[in-house]
Amino acid sequence: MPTLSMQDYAKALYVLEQRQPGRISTSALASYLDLSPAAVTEMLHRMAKVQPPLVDYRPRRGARLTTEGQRLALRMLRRHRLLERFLHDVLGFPLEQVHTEAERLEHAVSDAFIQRLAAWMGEPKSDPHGHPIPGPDLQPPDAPGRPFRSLAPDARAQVVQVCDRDPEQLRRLAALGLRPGQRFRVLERDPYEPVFRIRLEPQGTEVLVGPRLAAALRVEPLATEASSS
Amino acid sequence: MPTLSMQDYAKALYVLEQRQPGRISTSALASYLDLSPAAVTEMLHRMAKVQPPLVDYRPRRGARLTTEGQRLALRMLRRHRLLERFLHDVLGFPLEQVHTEAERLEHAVSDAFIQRLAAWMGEPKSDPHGHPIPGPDLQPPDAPGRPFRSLAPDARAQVVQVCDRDPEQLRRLAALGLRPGQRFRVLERDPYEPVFRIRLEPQGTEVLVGPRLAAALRVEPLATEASSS
DNA sequence: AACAAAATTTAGGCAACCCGAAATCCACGC
DNA sequence: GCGTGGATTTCGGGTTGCCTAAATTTTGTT
Repeated sequence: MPTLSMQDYAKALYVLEQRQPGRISTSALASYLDLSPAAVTEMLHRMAKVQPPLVDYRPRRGARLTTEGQRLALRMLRRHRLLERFLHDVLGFPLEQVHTEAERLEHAVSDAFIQRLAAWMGEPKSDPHGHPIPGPDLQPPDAPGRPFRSLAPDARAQVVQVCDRDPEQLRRLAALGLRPGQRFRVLERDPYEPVFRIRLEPQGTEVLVGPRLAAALRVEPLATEASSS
Repeated sequence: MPTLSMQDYAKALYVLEQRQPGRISTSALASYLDLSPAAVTEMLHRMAKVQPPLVDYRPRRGARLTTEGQRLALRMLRRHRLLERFLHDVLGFPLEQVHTEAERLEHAVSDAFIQRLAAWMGEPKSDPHGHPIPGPDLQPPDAPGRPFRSLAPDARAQVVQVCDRDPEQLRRLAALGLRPGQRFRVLERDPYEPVFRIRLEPQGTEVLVGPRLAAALRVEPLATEASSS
């Protein structure tokens, strides 16, 4: 509901570029952020015009983060994930609520706040959804696995990351018993838009599974911390 | 630096009305918030027009909070002071920095956040400056003492509240050894704009002392937790 | 009571962000 | 090689908050 800032756009560009490397189109960003393409075009112009520029924007051929823009995105991602960790672990917010709360907070906290909070919490390395938290140096964290690997029925899998942008879905997933770290065997699925990352048991590969997963994917929970293979 | 909202105006009106009961003039609010009178006039109009109205505004004769406006102010004050407590006690922010940080955070946190934070911290009753924290019911906290009592030289006093709006001054005061709870004997002062509340030792009365205090007031630190009388 | 000074409000502008509609551009099919 | 549909950008508007300058009311004199 609050109006979005350059930071939000940078974060979105970073996430989208992770999914699908290369330039991000105006419409892709617009639909991800749920804004009109016109609004995105304008903002991209602004982001290309500030000093230092945050994006390399070429009209009609999309945008891509500059090094500076990437640092900004990673700074916001670090804030977001650290805050989620705090909200969940310390204040006890349920998993479906931490994203929305962190989304508002990440714009209000200072670097000093984040530095102190991280130290106080013992420098956590991942958020409660399983996403890695960028370090203070703002280096891109290891991308654990590539998106869009195939997830065949009957494969065994473990949830590595859960997308935190859709509370409704998080609730449905929780109802299915899907939590980070949880292992599964895949029974059936509809390969569509990626939403969360799953590690396949035998090969150790990872995949992203789509938003319609709750409806399309059938899994069989296995023991959580079972031995390997 | 960020633009102010109705919440900020409500908080300011509440604080000013505490100091000096009655309608608050446009210029008093403008100088307190460091804005042009024109900006204040506009916002007062908006606050009188929303449903339910937050202020009772009569052109050219100032404004006063409605019950609804007062509740808003107290909600923000509760957030602010609770956050200051957290920043200081948990994250270890120095006293001079907590105000600025809380000022930004108080707009980003939800009621659920505040409810959980307060519970987690054990429902603290005052902020690190000594201001009382309004309860979840948002009843006006006891106003401890009336402003503008006279503070005669040679009186013994104890700092009850320290104004948190001026970091520079907080630093100077800290240098003088002035902290909440600290007792003093007053040696000399210039009675001017109130800044912090001091409890006089023999009478138990309280006064507010002005921003130029560091330059004008001379006090003699006494034992902090000495016996009564 | 009449005025000038002080306080306040109105008017005109600016900066961020957003939207819908109209104008453009590009690329693919024929 | 030429349409044409889909993506993108441009244009005209709208909102919130703030500012300066000008207009207006109130206040405090004398």
